Amino acid sequence: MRGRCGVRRGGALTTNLRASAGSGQGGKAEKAQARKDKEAARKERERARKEREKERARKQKDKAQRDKERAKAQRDKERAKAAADKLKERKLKLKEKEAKVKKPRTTSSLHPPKAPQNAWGIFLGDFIAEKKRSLAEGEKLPSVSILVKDATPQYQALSAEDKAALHERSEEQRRAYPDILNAWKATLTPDMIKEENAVRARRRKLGLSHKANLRLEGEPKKPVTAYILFSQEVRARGVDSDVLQGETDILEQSKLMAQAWRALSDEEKKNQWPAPTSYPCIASTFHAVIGEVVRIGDNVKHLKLGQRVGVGAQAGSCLECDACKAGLQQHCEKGMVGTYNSKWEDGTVSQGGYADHTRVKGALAVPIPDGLEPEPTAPLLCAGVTVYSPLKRFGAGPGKKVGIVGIGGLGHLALQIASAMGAETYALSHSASKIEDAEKLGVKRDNFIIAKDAKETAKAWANTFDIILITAPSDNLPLDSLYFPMMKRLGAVILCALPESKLPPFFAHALVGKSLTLAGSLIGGTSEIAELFDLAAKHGIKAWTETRPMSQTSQTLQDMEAGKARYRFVLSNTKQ
DNA sequence: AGCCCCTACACGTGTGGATG
DNA sequence: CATCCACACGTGTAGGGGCT
Repeated sequence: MRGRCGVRRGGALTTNLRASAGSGQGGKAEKAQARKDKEAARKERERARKEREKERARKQKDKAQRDKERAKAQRDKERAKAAADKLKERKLKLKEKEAKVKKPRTTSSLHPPKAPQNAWGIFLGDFIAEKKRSLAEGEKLPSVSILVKDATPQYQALSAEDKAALHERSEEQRRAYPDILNAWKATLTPDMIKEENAVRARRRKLGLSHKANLRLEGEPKKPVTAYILFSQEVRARGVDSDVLQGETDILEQSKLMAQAWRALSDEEKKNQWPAPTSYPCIASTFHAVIGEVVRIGDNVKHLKLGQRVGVGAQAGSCLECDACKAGLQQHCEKGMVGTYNSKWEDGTVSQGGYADHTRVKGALAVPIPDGLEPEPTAPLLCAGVTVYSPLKRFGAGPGKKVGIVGIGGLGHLALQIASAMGAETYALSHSASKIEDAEKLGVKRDNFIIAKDAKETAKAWANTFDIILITAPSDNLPLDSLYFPMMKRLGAVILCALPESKLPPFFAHALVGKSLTLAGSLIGGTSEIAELFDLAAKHGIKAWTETRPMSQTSQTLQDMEAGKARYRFVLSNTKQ
């Protein structure tokens, strides 16, 4: 035990031994003992050294082992990572493949009702049904090709009557088909239509088909472009027109049309509303016309030669339909004949008022009361009645508050007319630039509303108006953010101007909550024009006009296009 | 996508098993 | 699940040029 201790303690034990050796015991034996001790100590040291070396070696070995293990772990880790990456990649590839498989379909998933059968189809159906009935027990129906081969000669040998009967049955199916098709269409949800249209669009792109999109019930077609209107109009003019030059090949026609289109000036290209101009054309946009009757039809009893009459945007209608009889000639069921750029029954094109003479259906010519000057009165025939008609229809009058949006050709008349009808008028404008004009038109300064910030304006004028009349076309009409909040219960927001884009979508809450009406209006009938003349005579309603001689028509058209009218140009050919 | 229109060609109808 | 095959045949439609 001791020795082991000594080994452990090393040098310390040896020192003790030496110290005891020096404590007075001398002689040979002692020396031998000392040598022995020394030897033992050396050996002990040697052993300890070896032991230490061994220990170091072991430690080294351990370290190597650990390093090895660490390296292995690293390798494993890398391998695992690689494997994971590979898996990831494979998954990604799979996903891609799936995406490819699930790529948007290019075939319709709709199942429309089967089209009506023709005579042959009905015959073959009957033939096969008969064959089935006459089959013996366990006998199988022959193959289709054999059936058809058997049926064909029989079909061809049918008598004329038998064939006629089959045709009649086919006709019956065909007559019933539209209803069946419509009933089926009515079952389609907007989502289904959307998906089907997406498929059709893809097919069009891939050149697989030409089918147009399905439309929701009542959904209008996209508005056509000016070019399309132009092409319609060119084709309506016939093959022998200056554009098509007798060309009958449809593809060549297209080229000629494109050529003619490119040759048009920008102004002419713009001039495609509401229909492209029928050329030759005589500055026909001038369409509210006042003149004297110089010739008169046999059936016209309410006019006399020499009488002063006016005509607005409409020069003709059938006079027989319910709309005409009700004094709503502008809604004639056979279509109204416009004063310009429109076709009479005989095919001639109406040319508006830029002329010495113009032809008007007697019933559409409205006598002008004495005392009304022609220039400030002419615009009442169109712009005036356009705003008068809805104001009257929706009850503008004493105690009512009427807001007019837009101070322009229509608006400046609407302000005067609404005042004359007894309503309190307000003008809504984007800026203060027309505040003085508005005052001259009878609007109190406090009633001039600058609707710059819809939210603020809506709050300030909440629940105020019985009528808001929109006379200026603008896209993104602030219906539910501005106009609806400003309306009083049972009020009406009326569109007299046509924005070129769709109305923005709006929440119907205010519309329903206050029982509002959102309405449109198209000019007016002759009786309304006559009423308006009386009103104008009584209250001095006058269009603000700038009169120019007809010789300045070109410049006037350009000025009008540039928005320089304040607020209407009048062309005059009165001999001074 | 919308318009125009002529024409050639594709579709759809009956059936049911085979094939993809 | 869709398509094909055999067949006749009337009907319905795609295609094709231009432009925005």
